[in-house]
Amino acid sequence: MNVVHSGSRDFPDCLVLEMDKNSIADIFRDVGVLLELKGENAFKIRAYQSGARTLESLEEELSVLIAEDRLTDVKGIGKALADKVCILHGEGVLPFYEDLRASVPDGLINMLEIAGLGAKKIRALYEALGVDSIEKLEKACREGRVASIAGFGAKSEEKILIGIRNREVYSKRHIWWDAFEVAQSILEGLRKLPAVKRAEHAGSLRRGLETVGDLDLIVASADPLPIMNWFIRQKTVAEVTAIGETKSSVRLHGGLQADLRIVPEVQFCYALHHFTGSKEHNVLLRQRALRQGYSLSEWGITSKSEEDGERECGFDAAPESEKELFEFFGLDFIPPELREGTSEIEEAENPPLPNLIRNEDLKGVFHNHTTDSDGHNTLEEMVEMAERIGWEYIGIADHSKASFQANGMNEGRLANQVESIRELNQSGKYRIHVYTGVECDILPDGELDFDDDILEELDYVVVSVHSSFSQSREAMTSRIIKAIEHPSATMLGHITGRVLSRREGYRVDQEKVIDAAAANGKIIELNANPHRLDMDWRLWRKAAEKGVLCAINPDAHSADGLCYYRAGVTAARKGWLKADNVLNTWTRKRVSEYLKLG
DNA sequence: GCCGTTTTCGGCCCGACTGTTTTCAGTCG
Repeated sequence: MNVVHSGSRDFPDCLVLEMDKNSIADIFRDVGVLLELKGENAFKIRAYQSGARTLESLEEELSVLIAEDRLTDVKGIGKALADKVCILHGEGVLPFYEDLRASVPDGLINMLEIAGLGAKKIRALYEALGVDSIEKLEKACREGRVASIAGFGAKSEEKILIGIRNREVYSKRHIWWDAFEVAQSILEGLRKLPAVKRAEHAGSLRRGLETVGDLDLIVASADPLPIMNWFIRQKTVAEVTAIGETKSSVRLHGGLQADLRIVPEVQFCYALHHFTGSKEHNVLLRQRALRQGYSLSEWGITSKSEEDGERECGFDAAPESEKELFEFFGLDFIPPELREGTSEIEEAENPPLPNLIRNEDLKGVFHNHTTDSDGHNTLEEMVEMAERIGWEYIGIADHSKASFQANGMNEGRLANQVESIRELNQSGKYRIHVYTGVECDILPDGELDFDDDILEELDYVVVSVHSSFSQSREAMTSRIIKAIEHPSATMLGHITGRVLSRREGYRVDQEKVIDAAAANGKIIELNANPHRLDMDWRLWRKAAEKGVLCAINPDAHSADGLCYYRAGVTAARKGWLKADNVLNTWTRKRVSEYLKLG
């Protein structure tokens, strides 16, 4: 859990900072967890959890909503939550939250990381044995004291000890790219089994979330047993955690959990939709179904009208696809990437939804490295791979000299590289065109790492931050905006510098940077390295509406790394982007015109 | 704590699986 400390703890009184919506959302999540541990009403807990999500996906500026007293107009924010948002936003500290935190030992919160332990069991352990830390829990299990509590037994102790041993690797989220590869390999195996009619992955992986907690696999079959047996015997399975007639769960080597659900073919679409989620999307669709007189579940649709009683209804035959399912409720097909419970259902009422960008729309990429800086493959090897992928063009943007740690190029080496690229283009050896670029460091004061006359010689310039990550939010924001305003800057690389599950991004006001990019007609990169996916998908829709153009860039440091563009396309789809919003779906002719190349 | 075409109270998604129990509570998704 992400325990947030309010402003008063981290800063002296004179420096209390205005709290942004994401920090407030984190606090609401904590409140949810703490209330759970105190045994509060489950719906109250849900209200805080959904309040957190609502805040994060606010379309309007939080400060505007507060100033105009319109917070309670937002669905999911009532008076109680609105009051707490106002206090946190203005004062950075919330006595209600501080008191709640003080009333629950920190150790109980950590115990939630143990698989199979939820709030109720943790409370029971605390009340019966005074266990308030993982260390004490482990000791109690080893001494056989846990089995003596009502509702616990010998197996509980064993499972808790396993959970404690594995909690780090089990609680870790996995990069989408890695999870996708694992899922594809299992799906391929499943689809070869004679008993399998259909097989798909679902969950956050199918929705294209940047990280994935576990794999959800949905299979249609009338004969589950041989499929379950095949599944739990895979070499990648480290442990079988549940096995039943319709559902089995395994823990794979590496810590990823995989759940397999087997349903009759007539229920496949319902199950696929249900387990794709998100939970919030499902709640909204079910509410819509109820308003139309139906009840929707993973098993099907039933009529709720009194004269009908409760009976199966809806389709004469089982729906073949999710498209039919959405159509039944008067909606356009909602691609999985959009199912985050924001506004996709309202928008699907008035078809069509935007025609989202696809992998095959890309005609090239711009931010790639070669052995001239810190790449693993030569210029020609990169170009060969790009040609094999089928693109029309590729841009090379190696590091500039300030990125010493990445073997950044000085003026002379850059000039040599440009010369090599021009010769390669002229040689006719490859069908694909190579654009000359650079990933030019944004120095701590916002100046660029090369002089104007050097940059003007290039086809395009990616500007990125690679140093002084600890600058204040204000300093970093003006630093990046200054770089964007530079006449030679074409696009901004990785806007926050985040590395998923490893490093937070540097502090920067992304909204202001987006506005600056829009005002100056500059591109923002969607860095498609699966560990980055930066700028985040949550910001793209609004950025595109403001007229900001996107470039999906693999930031490839090897020829294979070019394939990361797929992760970028998935993130772009989550950001509601269409092909035309993305520079590198344009033809070479249109790109060259945009870059004002003769 | 939120919400309202059943609107200020009463409902809020619900089923599979496990372990401990002898009919069910807790966890998970």
